[in-house]
Amino acid sequence: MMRINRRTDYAVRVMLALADHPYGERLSTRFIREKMLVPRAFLERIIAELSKARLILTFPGPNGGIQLNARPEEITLRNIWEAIEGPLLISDCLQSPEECPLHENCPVRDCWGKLQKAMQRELETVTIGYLSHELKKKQALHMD
Amino acid sequence: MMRINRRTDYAVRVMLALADHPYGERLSTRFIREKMLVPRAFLERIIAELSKARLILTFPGPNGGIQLNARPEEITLRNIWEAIEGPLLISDCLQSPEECPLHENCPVRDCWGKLQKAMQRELETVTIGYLSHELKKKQALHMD
DNA sequence: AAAATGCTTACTATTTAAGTAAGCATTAGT
DNA sequence: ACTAATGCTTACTTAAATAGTAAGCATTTT
Repeated sequence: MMRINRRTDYAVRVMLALADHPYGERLSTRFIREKMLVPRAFLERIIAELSKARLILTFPGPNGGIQLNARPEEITLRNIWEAIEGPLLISDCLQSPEECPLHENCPVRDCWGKLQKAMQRELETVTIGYLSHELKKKQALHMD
Repeated sequence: MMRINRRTDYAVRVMLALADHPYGERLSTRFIREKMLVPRAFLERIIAELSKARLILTFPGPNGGIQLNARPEEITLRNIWEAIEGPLLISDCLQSPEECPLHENCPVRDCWGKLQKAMQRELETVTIGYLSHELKKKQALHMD
């Protein structure tokens, strides 16, 4: 039914949790998984993938933890998405048209190509900094 | 990995096959499934769903078949999508925020909400008429 | 009555996603 | 050096969604 991958969802939660604290601050994954309700073993793998993609820095040992490797305004949803699932590809047809059984005149390629482009554009436009900022505005409203 | 549902993909193929012929013309599902490479039993169910959604008219018996129930320019990808899978919903969070374990301050809702809106906008904008027209332009180019 | 079509239901197989368990690797503090 | 706190890795299990198959029913034209 075309749902968001839960791992990607969790990855965004992690990045937003980091962005919610002063830049450069280090959080433990334990803190994050309790706050964001993510099962341990699952989260650890996500952390590892974010780290491989150089979106975060990780430090083992006591006082270890993770921190952002770039300012939140510089990290897009596309960066996170690709760190977890690789490039967005909503139909095989779009990657290798030559393998499409309907060949170069596949009537559907245009259709999904347009949708994918719209999605890509959105993922590139939205940054963690923006989302974090919006979230803080909302939280301020609910204070009263 | 967030792929397009194959049934929706097939449904678009059906609608495009119909739009490729003069408006009002009736095609047999047999013709369509041979042209578009869709397994029979699978296609028949898709046809039935398109019919329930009133996007096509169906006629049994010899000289039966299916035809569009509206001009191609009036049929959007959203119409087809919803006929097959129901409303676009890329995360449960967006439908029922109250059930979200992170409640009203779910940091991820904005994120996927924006993406979903971008997708919805695209699906509403693109019509079968447009796609069919684009396809014919391409086919004309390949003639030489 | 027969043949050509669309329609329905029940089932099976395959793939993907989600989650669990157990233990390893690195580092700070003592 | 030892211990404890952290991140990391691998292998496995379970559950759900997707894709496809089979068999036969229902409706209409000839």
